[in-house]
Amino acid sequence: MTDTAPGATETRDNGERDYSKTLFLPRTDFPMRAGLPQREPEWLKRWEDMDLYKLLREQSRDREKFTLHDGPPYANGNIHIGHALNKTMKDLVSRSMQMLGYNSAYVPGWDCHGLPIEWKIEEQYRAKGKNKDEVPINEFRAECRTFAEHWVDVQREEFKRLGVMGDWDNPYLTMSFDAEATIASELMKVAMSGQLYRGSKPVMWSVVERTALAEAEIEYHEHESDAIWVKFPVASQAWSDEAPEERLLGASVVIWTTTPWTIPGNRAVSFSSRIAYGLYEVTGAENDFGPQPGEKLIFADKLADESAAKAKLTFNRLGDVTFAELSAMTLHHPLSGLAGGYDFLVPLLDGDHVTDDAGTGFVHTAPSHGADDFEIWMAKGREIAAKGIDTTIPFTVDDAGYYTKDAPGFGPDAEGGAARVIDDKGKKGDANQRVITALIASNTLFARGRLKHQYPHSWRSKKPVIFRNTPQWFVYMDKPLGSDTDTLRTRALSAIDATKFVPPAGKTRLRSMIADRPDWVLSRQRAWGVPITVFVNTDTGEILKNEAVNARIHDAFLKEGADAWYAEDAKARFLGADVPDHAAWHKVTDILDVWFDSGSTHAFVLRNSEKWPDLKFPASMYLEGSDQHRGWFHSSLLESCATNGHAPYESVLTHGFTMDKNGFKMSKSLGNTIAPQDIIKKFGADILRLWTATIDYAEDHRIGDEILANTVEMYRKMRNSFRWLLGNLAHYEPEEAVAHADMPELEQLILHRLAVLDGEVRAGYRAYDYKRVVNTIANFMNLELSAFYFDIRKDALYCDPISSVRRKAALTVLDHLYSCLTAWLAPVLVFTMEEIWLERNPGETSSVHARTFPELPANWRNDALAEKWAQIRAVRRVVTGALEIERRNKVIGASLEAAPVVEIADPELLAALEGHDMADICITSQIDVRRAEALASEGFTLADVPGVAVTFARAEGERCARSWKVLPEVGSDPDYPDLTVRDADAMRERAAAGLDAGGDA
RNA sequence: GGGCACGUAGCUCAGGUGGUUAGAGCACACGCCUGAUAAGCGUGAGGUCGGUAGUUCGAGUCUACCCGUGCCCA
Repeated sequence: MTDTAPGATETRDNGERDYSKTLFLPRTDFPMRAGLPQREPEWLKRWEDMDLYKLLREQSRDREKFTLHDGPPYANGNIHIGHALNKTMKDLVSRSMQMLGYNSAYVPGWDCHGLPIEWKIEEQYRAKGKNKDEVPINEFRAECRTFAEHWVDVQREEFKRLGVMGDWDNPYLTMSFDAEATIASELMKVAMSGQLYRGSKPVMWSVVERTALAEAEIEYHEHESDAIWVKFPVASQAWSDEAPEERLLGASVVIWTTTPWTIPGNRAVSFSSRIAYGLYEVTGAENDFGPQPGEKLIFADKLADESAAKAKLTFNRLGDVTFAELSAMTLHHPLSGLAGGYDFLVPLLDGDHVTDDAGTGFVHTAPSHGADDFEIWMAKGREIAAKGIDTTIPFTVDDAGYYTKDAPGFGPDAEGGAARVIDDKGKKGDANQRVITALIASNTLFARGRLKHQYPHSWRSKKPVIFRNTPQWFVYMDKPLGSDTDTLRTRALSAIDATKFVPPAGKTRLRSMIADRPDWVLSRQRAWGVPITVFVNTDTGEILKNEAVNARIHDAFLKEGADAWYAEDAKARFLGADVPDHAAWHKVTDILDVWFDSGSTHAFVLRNSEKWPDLKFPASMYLEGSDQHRGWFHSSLLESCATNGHAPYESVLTHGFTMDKNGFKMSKSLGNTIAPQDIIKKFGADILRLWTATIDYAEDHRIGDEILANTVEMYRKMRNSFRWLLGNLAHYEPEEAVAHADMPELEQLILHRLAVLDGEVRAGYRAYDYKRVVNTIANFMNLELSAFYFDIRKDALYCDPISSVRRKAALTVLDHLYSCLTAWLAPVLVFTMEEIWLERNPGETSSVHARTFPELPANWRNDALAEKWAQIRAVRRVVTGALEIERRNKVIGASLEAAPVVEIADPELLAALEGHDMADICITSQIDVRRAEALASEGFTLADVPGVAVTFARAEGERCARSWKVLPEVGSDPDYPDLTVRDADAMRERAAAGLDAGGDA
């Protein structure tokens, strides 16, 4: 075969000459496979080298600030999937707000004080046989500090690896000196304003860790308790005219408890006016110990039978015991007379917390050992005192779990020494047994047993805790501050109303917690934290309020950290000459609840404009998991309301928790945990980020192999579309750009779609609705670009002559697509978009992340055009459907083999097609669109596209060796007998441009 | 036990104020292309919307209860 056509160098197997080298085929080195796990660290290094974060700050310093304030993770251990989700979410918010045009600085932080770290150091001590109490406290604190520093470094690297951008070189730490100084000052502000008080309260106490625990530090686990039923004999004394009736004398009220060791602390028995009580006489006893026939006992009627069964008794009901009788009654303590103690009267108190669901209908009340007990005792204080009963709450158990002298018969003076409730290992001591023995001896034990139930345990040691009366520091929730209606609680509630919650349910949740919560217990009897920097008068208990002293404390902490409080000369140094009588003041050694630390971050981060000038107070947003309604959202709100009178945030965003693939919570014991490190190693951080952006974070959500595979697939599709974009744009010269008005309608349609998407993407990012953003973009790329626009325009892009406006217009559109899509996806696929951006925009300081979302010309939006093209696409669907049948029947393979006849009955539809090359749009070689009054009955139709019928016909003519179109005109050009007219022109232009010189023509 | 949520195809998500045959993408099956090629295109099957009972002419969308899951609390 003679080769007259320049440029066509090879011959194909089918005899056609190979023109592929004369086409503008996609040309790129951008790899189809991303290799993210290997390559991501390179981009991280690049950003670090160019100091991208600082670059952004400088570039956006004049913009409006958007401050997402980081809630500090605890500096202890590697990050898990929850951390990864949380930090990635924050990064999505921060980056998208930056690209929306704000100065969105992000300063990460860490929570460094607290029990878990202290616990780790103690564990190390124990392993070495070292005793914590023998180590100077500041030495111990230094070890805690070093430990926290280590994990800050570890987590910092793990967070950076996720692609999270922030001020990593300059994060905040709750243990930095300036933080410790500010936290102490915040506490002193609270003290100075009269909101701090010292109270005595039963708190959850861990004997093992020797500390009071907050509710947040308590877990409930199955525990077997000793249950006892105890008789309280009716006392003969009465304080009113309504003396007990004769029939009640000698009777006993029976209580039930699962904590026998609290009996020495008993001071009352609670009952309820809503419950019916009766007097019962024992008629038969199976055992020869315990209650015997003739004994009279009082029970809630509903629970009498059940209780009788416990003691293996039979009862006879003698009659009602009325509310008036019970109210007028006093009881003897069951251990009355033991070791000369317990000779006080025990009142009966009407309490709401009493039910007849379980027990006896009477509730043992030990004000030093239970919240309800404490509250009713306090509430009825006046009534109790009026009966001549001492209202003092005893301290019956010390911090090591031993009874004190307030528990006669069991304290240090008792035979065999003090009994113990719980030992150092968290095991049950001898207290219960000794109390039970004493009850038996005094014939006041009704029955005993064991009970398995949920019991509070320490979150760290997993050992049971006890309720124990201790002196603690509190913040008032309801004390009027200024006006009667201005309390910390009312301030916090109105601050919640002024805050935007995403999703809105968060508002209800936080509100109900604030509305119900008791006073805030601030004190911990531990070492690793910020001390409660107050002095208390040894006589009056009043708190020293001296600004000069406070200032000295603040300054010292700033220079030396909170260790200064524990230095030997601290008291003299801080009181100084401003306080004359140093001996009259006691230096408090308790430390602050860590929630106060993290609740104060707004004070030492957002208001530290010297260190972080790009942040603002209050923050634009706090963003954490939904558990933080009880945690950081809560403590920050209270702390700021106490010191500033308003919330530290304008909005609060919460996310749910990550479950396993079946929707169950992840736990090490179930073995269903998924580590973010593993996902990164296997797929890359961009996949983890894409997963984060596609889930409905407001709810709990799942992760697993199949879900990640879906994410990977989504990524792959988008990546390949970008690859094709890049390949085509290799042939684009910006100076060839075609103006919007000069573009074909198809190009204008795509620009219209970009304009619409621009609105959706911005709205989605503003609403923090990332799944909407990503799904919208991915659908656009798959359905409108890959399957429609790209498919149609391949012919023009590959084959059209150099001069073709159609081709240049398409390239211009590809350039716009590239510009928009890389920006829109940059907050999510931080690595991949940078990779794609650098392909065309290399440079030392070039980064897609330094961009803002492109501003698109308003005239791109053209709804009328879109409507028209919806009709065109409907016709296209009918054509595609018709071809599919022929393809099934093996009549054709490629659609270019077809030349269908399209009959249109609807004149409006026909008008829509006017002026468009439907063959191009349908990717056929030829097409015959014609008006038809009645549609051919054998034509292919679609039910939802009325008035259109398509009849298949094979394309007539030869196949063009260059464009593969089948047209009758092929062969008409003497120079290029194997090409269409368009392709022959293209070849001539190439020859004129000297493009194909060097071919073997 | 209490408070707050959630439960739409195997998976991830759409489905304003209740209204015709519940929508996408991925996965799956089948087919086409071989000039996006460890890619691209098309077709198909697959959900009675956790369950039950109500309100209504009509409920995925409202009410009650139940089941399941989660967070917080006790």
